[in-house]
Amino acid sequence: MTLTLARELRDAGLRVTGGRIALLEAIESRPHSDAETLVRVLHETRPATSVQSVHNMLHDLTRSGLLRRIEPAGSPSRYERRTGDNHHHLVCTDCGAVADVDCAVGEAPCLTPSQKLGYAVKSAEVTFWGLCAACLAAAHA
Amino acid sequence: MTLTLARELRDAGLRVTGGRIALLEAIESRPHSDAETLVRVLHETRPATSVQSVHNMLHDLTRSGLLRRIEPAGSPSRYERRTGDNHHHLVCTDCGAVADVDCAVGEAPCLTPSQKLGYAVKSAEVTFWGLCAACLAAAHA
DNA sequence: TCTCTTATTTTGAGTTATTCACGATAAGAG
DNA sequence: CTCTTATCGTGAATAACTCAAAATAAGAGA
Repeated sequence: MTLTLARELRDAGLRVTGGRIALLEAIESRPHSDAETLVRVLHETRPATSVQSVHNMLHDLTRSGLLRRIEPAGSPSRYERRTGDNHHHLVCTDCGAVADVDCAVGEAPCLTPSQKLGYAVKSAEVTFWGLCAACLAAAHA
Repeated sequence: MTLTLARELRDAGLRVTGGRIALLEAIESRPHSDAETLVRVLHETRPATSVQSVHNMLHDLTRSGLLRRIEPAGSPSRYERRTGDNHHHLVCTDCGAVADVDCAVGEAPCLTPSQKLGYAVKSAEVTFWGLCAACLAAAHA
């Protein structure tokens, strides 16, 4: 597993470092984490890791395509390992929980806006807002 | 026109102030402006307006439904007067220009994700990323 | 029209989430 | 085992707001 991650890093032209492996593992085990959460998780096994390093790593890994960064309104940036598969997100307006949703219609359905107004559209991003199961249950109680 | 705005404010239970009218007019003439731009525009006619007041006003008007706030990734919040009509946005990845797009399919098409995972979905937000006409032309040059 | 209450606005400070700069460290090619 | 240079750590800086409290002014009621 760590080996696969190491290979992914090397294939992206990046050096394999303990911090990057730990960060990628942390994100795999807790998708949609924000930087602060990841700092906390990394500190459990690598207490010396600095906040700035985590930001550096997130930036580099995102730029290289190993991570995808999402920025839901009103929340700090979050990171996930599923990249390039045109999936979207459900975000809980109460607790901020994020869940993945596959794109509903075929390959890249949302890629076609009704009017293009001269824009050369490259990608589409869909965010569904609502209450997650837990907050919904809590609201009924 | 100013009268209509005054009425909208009153209907929302808000006091009618010069700043709010000026702000609403500024946003009508330049939709999708960010706070900083609006501060500059208001300063042309009301130099005493503080940055914080603009934020206050934007916050109050958004909460009352007179404005809609959008937060495209990597850009400060932007404001527009079209509210509650389920329209979406085209955002230029180069210059940040934003354009409106009506929702493609019927009433609220994007409101139905493929899987709901227990979420009670209330709204959906679609952002199309690409190059605007101007940046596209510039890229060809 | 004049008060008077309280919503707005201003002034000023504080916060969050990040980015920038640069010396210290360590990955990995040779 | 070197040596180069990508990466990491330290420290400071920034952007875009938000919070608190005193000063001002809408507009309901007299």
